[in-house]
Amino acid sequence: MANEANNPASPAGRFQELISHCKEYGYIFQSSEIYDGLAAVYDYGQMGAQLKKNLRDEWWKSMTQLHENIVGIDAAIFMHPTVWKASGHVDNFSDPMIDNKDSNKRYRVDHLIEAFAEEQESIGNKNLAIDTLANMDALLAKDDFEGLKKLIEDNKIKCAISKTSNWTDVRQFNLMFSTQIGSVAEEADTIYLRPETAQGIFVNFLNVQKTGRMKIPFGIAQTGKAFRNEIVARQFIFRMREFEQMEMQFFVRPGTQMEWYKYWKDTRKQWHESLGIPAEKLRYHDHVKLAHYADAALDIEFEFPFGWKELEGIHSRTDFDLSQHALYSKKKIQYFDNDLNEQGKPYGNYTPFVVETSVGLDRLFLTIISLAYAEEKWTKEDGTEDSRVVMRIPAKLAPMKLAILPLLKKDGLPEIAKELMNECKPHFHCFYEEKDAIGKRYRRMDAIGTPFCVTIDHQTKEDNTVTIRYRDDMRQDRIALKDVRKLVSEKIS
RNA sequence: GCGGCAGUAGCUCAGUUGGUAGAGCAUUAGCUUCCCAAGCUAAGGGCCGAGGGUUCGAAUCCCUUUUGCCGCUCCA
Repeated sequence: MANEANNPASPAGRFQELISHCKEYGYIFQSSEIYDGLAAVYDYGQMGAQLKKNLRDEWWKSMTQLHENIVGIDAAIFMHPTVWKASGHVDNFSDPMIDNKDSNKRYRVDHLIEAFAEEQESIGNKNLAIDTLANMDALLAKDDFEGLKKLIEDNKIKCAISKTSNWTDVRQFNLMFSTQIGSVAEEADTIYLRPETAQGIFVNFLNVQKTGRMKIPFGIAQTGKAFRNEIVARQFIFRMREFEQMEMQFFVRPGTQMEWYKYWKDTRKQWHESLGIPAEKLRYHDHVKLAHYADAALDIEFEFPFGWKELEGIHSRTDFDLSQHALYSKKKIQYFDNDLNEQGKPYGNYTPFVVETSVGLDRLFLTIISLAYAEEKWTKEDGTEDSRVVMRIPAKLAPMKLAILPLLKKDGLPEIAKELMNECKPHFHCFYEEKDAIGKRYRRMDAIGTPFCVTIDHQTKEDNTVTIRYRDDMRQDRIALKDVRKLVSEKIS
């Protein structure tokens, strides 16, 4: 078990090799690597940034361009602090916690001290109980975590399981990162880095609905960074503290949310399959325990190298968010529905219900590359062994589409190749390479996932044909030089 | 966050009982001109994750810290 990650035959070992490969070929680097890195933060390299952009573009197109009733916005990461009060993010996650080092049991500090006070009261130490609680309230009020820890230690409060007082420091497990902004309104100087992009859509509901003259049902889509101060962030880019979401909030008439929930459940899974993700690698996972805002929720899970994990969430969020913002902002956030109901009268004013689709772009990236990565071995005709590492990224997503390779770097072949390069590069990403043996260049293109290679040879000068070589099956065809651009364009669309 | 294991050139690793670092691949330049890597020549690249300590002397021992992996825990 201990060496599982080093065993190339195991899924964990293959995952390690994928991570190495990502670094070696410019897909993903650890953040600030020259300073020893920063835990669970990663940078996308020259290849990775392009693949990520291609995925984002694909999603954006599927949402906004292909749905007439969905529009896209780009809200700021900083938002008014009250947004997070309204959404419930502040109050639900701000309790100071403490861990017992022996039992590894985690306690809410206030619960731990209150339990101690009750116990003291029950054995007659009423004054101690009252003093302790008063102390605690004072310390909590000024967020004095050191003082709270001292209070626990001074009273020799013990863990119920380990019966020891071996405590960690008191920590606040708020999932939101905070920072300061120059003086604004009272209580507004602490602002948060958004833990989800959804709120930027909710607070703009009226703006978009009115200026876009949107009629329900309609959606607002957005991609962007979100930040969560996870206690444990791990598994490469699967759980990062800074990550990118692609979210769409679909506003519907109350009572119709379940049919739209089903619609998006089906539609989103189909979309993932359209990216080449095999259906058997995807499954639904219904939430049993629902969040405070939801009346139905499920995950679309993918079988990652480390198991089935959430790739996308579909949530029926009811009117919770819009109602909360109406309450906190004291603005009326409603929609007037002129459609006629069964009685032949307009549905009138109501707070729309929301069905949300929320996919992690980084997770989708990981999905695509973990499916694409393969190490292959075979025996050549002369009996010797051969092998390659190939990234079978679907052609429409691949960061580099075409490699243009003169067979030799003389005899006028580079000139023809560069001409083709100039013809193709306005239309898709091309890579030019004239160094090393042709087979070696093919291998390099396999490793970064370039789906097509075109080789210019002496015959090209005679009949204007070139060899096109396909990454996935290593097949080679002879095609006309003038058809290269059209053929590749078709294959990547 | 807790516990265990680990951190040597871009990658994979070797480095004997402590004496100031090596290999293969990769990279760069040139030769070769070859349609599926691993042919020839040469070159560049690490102060051994970081900081501190022990020692005449540490990649090799000790402490701290950081990063990664595994397990547990957490994840509105």
